[in-house]
Amino acid sequence: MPFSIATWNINSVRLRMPLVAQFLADYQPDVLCLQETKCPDDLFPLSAFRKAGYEHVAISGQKGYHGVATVARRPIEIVEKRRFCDNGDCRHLSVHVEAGSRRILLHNFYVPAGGDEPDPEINPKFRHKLDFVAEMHDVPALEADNLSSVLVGDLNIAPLETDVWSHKQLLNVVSHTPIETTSFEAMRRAGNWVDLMRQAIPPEEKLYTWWSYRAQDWAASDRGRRLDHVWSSPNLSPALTGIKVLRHARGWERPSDHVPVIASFDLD
DNA sequence: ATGGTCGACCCTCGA
Repeated sequence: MPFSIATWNINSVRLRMPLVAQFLADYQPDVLCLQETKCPDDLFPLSAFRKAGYEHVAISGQKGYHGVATVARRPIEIVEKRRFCDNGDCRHLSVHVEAGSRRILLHNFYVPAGGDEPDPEINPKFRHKLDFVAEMHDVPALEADNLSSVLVGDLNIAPLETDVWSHKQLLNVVSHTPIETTSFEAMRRAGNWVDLMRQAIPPEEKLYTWWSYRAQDWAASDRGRRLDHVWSSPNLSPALTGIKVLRHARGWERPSDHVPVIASFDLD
């Protein structure tokens, strides 16, 4: 059976609900993980999702900042809303979802951006980001006979040289500094996670999911970064049939600065 | 070489 999971940093779910509804109608992922919803739970647009056929919703939101939500066409069961770095930010949500004969533990993450100055001694936001990634070491890719794990979200780090428009020019820019990319890859390997985007799309190929709002012509300059990720446990990676990065979504009217990524599987 | 744009919200913060 086909099964698909999408991830999208939406940068205000209320403002962009029409775009989300159009996306769901066009691509119909089984599950959609949103980040930066910027929406308290009591104001979450539940009925719009219900109308779109996504009746099952798990949310962890707060006023003004951050916030994650996982919505699905099939039942999901909330597992945990974990507060990383013990500061009250809503940046994680995990659920169980049944797919074929398998149960999937699905983590939805929004890692702190880290501010502008890539020095943890003088920039507390960068310190927070490094601490957050360090704490993610405790999130392993659990797997068993009928259990797989998936981790998606805006992880705000572009680990490979081909994940940014210019490796050299971004070496000292937050999201691609060696301290971030090294600890990021170490964390991924420690948890036994497989980078499904790079399994499907050769690491030699440039691949971006985010383009700054500040560019005067994002498509022409094409100064993108791969900040959004889809990982799985080793026992799910052979079932991956494809990854779609919806680059054209950056050109939609009043877009998010991130585009959706969809992972498709063929499960028994 | 620098500043450039968003969204939420109470005016500045976070990205």
